[in-house]
Amino acid sequence: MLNKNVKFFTTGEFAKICKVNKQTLIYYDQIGLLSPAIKDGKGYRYYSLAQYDFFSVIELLKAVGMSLKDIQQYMAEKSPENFLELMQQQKEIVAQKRRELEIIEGIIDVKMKTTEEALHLHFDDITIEYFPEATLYLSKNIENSTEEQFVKAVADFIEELDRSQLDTGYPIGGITTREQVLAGNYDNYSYLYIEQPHPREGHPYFKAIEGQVIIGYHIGPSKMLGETYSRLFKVMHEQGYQLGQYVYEEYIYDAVMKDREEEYVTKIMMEVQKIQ
Amino acid sequence: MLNKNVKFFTTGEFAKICKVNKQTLIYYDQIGLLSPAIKDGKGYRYYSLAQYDFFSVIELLKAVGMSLKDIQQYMAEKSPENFLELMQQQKEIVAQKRRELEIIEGIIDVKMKTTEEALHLHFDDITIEYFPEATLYLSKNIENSTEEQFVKAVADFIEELDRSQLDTGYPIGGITTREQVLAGNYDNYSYLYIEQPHPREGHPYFKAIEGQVIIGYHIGPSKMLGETYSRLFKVMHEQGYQLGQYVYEEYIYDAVMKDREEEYVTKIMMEVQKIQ
DNA sequence: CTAAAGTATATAGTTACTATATAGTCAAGG
DNA sequence: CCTTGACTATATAGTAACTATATACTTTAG
Repeated sequence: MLNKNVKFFTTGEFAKICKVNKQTLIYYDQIGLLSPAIKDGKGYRYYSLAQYDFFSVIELLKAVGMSLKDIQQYMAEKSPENFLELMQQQKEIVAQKRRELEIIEGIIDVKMKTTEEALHLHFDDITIEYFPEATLYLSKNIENSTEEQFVKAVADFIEELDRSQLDTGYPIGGITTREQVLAGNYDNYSYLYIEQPHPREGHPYFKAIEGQVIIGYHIGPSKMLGETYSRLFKVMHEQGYQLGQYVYEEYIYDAVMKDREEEYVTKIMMEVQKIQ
Repeated sequence: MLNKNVKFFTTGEFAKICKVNKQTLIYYDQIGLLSPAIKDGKGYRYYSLAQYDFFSVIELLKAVGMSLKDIQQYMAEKSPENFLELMQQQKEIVAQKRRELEIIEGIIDVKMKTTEEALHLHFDDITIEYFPEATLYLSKNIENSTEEQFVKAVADFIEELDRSQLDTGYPIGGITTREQVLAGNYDNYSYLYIEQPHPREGHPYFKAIEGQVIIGYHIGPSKMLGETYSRLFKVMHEQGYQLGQYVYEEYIYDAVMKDREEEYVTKIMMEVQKIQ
């Protein structure tokens, strides 16, 4: 902008143009980030139009996430070359942020989809159906693990979710083996899993499931799971099916949507085969 | 996640999994946003795996810009329906943020382009060249305006830049009329302008320029502009040209890139016609 | 000339942590 | 069984970037 020697803005006017609180400009003056072109004998501040361009660069740098201190640091070493370099760096950072927002948009879509589906479920229904192929990202085996091993496995699992952006907004579930379930150990998971609607190459621990499953819902805290399993087994036997290799458990409603544990809903999906 | 009654994480372990400071979890406990599943007689905190899902929803809501207070407010009225509604609202907000980042990416590109161009300019050169059609967004007429009118016009101009996202990263310039320049009033602008590389329909105040121009650069504070204008006039007359209707001034280097006013560079572009 | 509107400084409060000081607890090795 | 180091806890203060408030001075409109 053009630094004309005639026209100036008072702090209030300039604040209005910049769409910030007047105190913010005073604060910027105090820390020496942006001082008015003129300060008269009575301490009144006067800003030039040229300073709006300066202010909007500060806003730009703030918008990309730079701290006022870092902005001041650049200003202490300003030059066209340094500005160009700064812009190149920030371009990368902004692109990264945009990609993160895109991932968040995806997660929100999944949360909306799963919540809508949940609202239309009948939690009393027990159904036997064909489950199409799906890809899951699995944790290490945690069956019969010690507290310490469990902590390590969970940490590794979540670390990899973060590192490889495998967190898609789907809930984290647990896989129990046929043997554990038949022994009544519903809480001894063999693996944790998270669904991967768009699996990518180059990741280990992926398991594709596919086949007949019996699906039921458990309402209440997980220590009461036994009852719901009994109901499932009853239907399974009545319909002439036997238990397959794995059982999948995941929360439909948890502390995010329900106040009391008694209202939590767990989906149970057991692999089954028709008895010939 | 599944609330198994066996395995728990200490504050340190859970903090590691959540990738936050241990103190952050203590803080969340203090404000009642996320309290551990168990607190033993000695005040030791123990978190369940199920609480990681809860934590990651908090992180999601924080990432979309919600305050902890607002998150708590939702949690106080949690339900599948409210969660769905919240997600719908946040989806819009995130999309808006993404679009803002896209605009910032565009502004950074322009800043990089103009800075790179500036680095290759020879500020001593005075050239007469054909200027292709370009669209400018103009302020109201500010010629001979009072301080008050000027403030209002600038405020309106910048308001519209913001409102209609016309700020493209190009500098704000000033237009002076032939008459003012000939009278030596280099600082009595008739309009402010900003270049619009991709003008959109439905906006008033657009002016397309096109034709022969003489271009020169002024180094130093604007009160010394007269000298540079004299040099430009000299070349213009030598080459057999006369002054056209409008003169355009914009900063190439200002306080964003140079420390001292003596180093600022202003580009001057005067419309000219060949004398027959 | 007065009243309203604006300016200034100084200080305290805000959010979401983060660091520090002090003290209690637990787990492993001698 | 005891010590030592690594953990845990609480309480308090500090941080960034404002934002609000209290008090006092200045400008401007009527």
